[in-house]
Amino acid sequence: MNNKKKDFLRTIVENDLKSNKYKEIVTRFPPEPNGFPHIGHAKSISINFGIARDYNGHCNLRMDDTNPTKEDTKYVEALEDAVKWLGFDWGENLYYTSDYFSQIYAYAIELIKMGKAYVDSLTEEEIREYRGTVTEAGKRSKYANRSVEENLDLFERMKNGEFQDGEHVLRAKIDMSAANMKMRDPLLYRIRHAHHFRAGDAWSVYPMYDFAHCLSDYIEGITHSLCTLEFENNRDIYNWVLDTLELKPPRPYQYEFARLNINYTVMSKRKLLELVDSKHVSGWDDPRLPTIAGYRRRGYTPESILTFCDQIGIAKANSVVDVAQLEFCIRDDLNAKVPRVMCVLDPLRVTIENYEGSEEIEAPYYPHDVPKEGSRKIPFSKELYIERADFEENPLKGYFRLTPKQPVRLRHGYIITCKEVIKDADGNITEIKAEYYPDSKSGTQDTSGIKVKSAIQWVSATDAKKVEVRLYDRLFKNDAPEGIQDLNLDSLHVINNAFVEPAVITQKLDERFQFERLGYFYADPIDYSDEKPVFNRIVGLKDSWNKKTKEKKVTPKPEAKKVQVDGEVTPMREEEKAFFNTYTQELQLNNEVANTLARDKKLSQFFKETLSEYNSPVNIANIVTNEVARELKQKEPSELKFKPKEIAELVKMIDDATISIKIAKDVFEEMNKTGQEPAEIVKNKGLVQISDPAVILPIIEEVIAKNPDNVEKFKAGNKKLLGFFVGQVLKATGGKANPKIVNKLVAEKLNGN
RNA sequence: UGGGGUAUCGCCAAGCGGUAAGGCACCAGUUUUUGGUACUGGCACUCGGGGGUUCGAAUCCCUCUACCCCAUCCA
Repeated sequence: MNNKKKDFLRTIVENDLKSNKYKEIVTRFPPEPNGFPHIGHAKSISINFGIARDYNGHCNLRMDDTNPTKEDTKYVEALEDAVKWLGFDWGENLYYTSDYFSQIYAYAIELIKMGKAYVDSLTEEEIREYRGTVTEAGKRSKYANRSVEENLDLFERMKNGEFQDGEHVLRAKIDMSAANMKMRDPLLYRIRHAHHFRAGDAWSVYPMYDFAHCLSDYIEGITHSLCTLEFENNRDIYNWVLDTLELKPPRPYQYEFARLNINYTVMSKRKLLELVDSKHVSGWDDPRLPTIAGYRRRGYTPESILTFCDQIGIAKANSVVDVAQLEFCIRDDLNAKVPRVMCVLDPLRVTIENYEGSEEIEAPYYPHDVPKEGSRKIPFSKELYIERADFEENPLKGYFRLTPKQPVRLRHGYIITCKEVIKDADGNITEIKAEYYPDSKSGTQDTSGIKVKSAIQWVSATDAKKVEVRLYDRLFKNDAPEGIQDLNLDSLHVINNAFVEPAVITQKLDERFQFERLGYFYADPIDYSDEKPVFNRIVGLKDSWNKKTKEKKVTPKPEAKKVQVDGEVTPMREEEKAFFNTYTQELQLNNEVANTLARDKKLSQFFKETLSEYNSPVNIANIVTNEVARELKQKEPSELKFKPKEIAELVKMIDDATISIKIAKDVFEEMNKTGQEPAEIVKNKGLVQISDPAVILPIIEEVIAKNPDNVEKFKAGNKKLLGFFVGQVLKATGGKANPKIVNKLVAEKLNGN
């Protein structure tokens, strides 16, 4: 990773590498093989394999197969395929959690011996009941005090299959009243008399995710265990298990990122399965599905999906990405790669009355702006098909195509003009009689002198090949669909009698094409045959004309900004009120500061002690409520490296103008980190404030001289640039210049000159 | 309701006390034998709301609000 913008995960990895926490970074992509991978998996794959690649580490592919009742080999194959298709290579590093069952079992025994795990014999319902609720503590099972020997015995017999499913479980002994529900004695093992697709019938007990995952990571030497946000609460168990077992370092740490959501589709396994089972789609590889198999069959390239994953970034905010972003990626990819050919979806017959015979037109596969070579011959004859939408008897203003009055160019061919419109009894147009201009042929010196507004695609009726074309629209009509009720019933259009130019079929140049003016298409890998060619539309081209004609109905939504209601603030207790009054009245603190202080015991205590060292209530209160408060949020007063006395000294230096408040904050940071005396820090770093204009002025002049464009902008009215100049001067003096004076001088200089 | 998270443009997303990056979308314009592409320009005086600290706050403090996750013997 060089100059590219880093996401928070890469920042963590870089720091860990820099601090030598790990020699090599190891990640893993750990799906449970119980369903088909979708684009959300692609994001995870891209993150895990991508980070490993970027930092010269490696990424394991691990099947997290701890639940024998749900998993199957066909899913592991699909998962392997997906990773490979996306272009990643796990090398030798394909693992299964089931490979570690013996080791994990041994760790469980160890926990039991430490008295940190016990066999619980409560029923499932009882366990749930005993767990308590989010607001009430749970209570511990009476089985929790079984002796180590008894636990060992029971657990072994569980493993040996002596008990029925559900009779016993192994639980960690943590804390039944933990605020984090996941820590209320989590289950480590359950009895499952089931056939495991890999481990067979060797085991009667299977480890739970929370026990197996951290240990599998550890066993594989994973350094960064990256998962999605919903596992945030599980992180405590992850750490508890690894810490309690006192494993030899280095150990892995878990970090969470937001999972991918895309609008107009669903991503959950359950909802996807529902679509497949209800036959609303043709299968897991239906091109409308966000599954890897679906995208693949639709014609998406792995590159485009990877680019997409790259573009959307990695963050912790739950978000929904617009499909348009994905569509952009595939268009952008294919634009540079794919040959252009002509196809007519909805044919309208055109007879060129002044043309006889036939010819072949040589036409390049790529437009002038795609640096690729190649061409094909297109047959031309008297009888052609054009797109029905490319002729309009009563055109809207701005229509560029063929009309009774407006000629048009046949792409790569001649200019034609409409002579007569033939209609059937119902008034539907069935044919256009046209004439062509022989001297307007494309690629030659066009001497016709006719100007056209556009070129349209066409095929020769006698030579064109009939093909099936499948046009896909979004599967759901709702941008945040809940389920089947939100389906777009019109998401698939099958066109049975589209026509393509012969080269598409005979030259087999590629499996992806741009059908000019229509979009990008892919020869369906399953249904395509020479007798019946089938093309899937991967994505349409951007179409500003179509948009313009449709837009009329779209009403802009006003959607006023939501008004925020302010909630009730819990009233102060009597004691707090007394403090508040003292602070505001006797010490002259402002209400906000007094309020903060009065409500926080630790803070007010610290404040009181500091005040007893040095009497400067306002400045002390400011430092305490703003800076000390930050530290006291995570630490106890006793853990702080500084004491009230040092804070008092710090404030003293502010009061006598030795240092500015800005410097004071830096000094505070240093005190907090090292525990040094403030005076010492100021002395060692030479932080004494510079207030002498004679020293500051030259620096200001230098900064002004270096930024002429910003000076211009400032003079043009961009007054907030003042802050920029002040910042630059401060930077040049290492923060030591007195900011008030700098401000004044800069303003004078800028306005004066 | 306890705990853990998250809020920056229509959608993603940088930013970590000193000029609000970038992409998508959108809107103009130029080029164009694809109403495509490419190119140029426009798109956040403001960062969920309100206060405070500071010469200076999206960034630090307080407070409120909204949304997500946790009470599967799933992962």
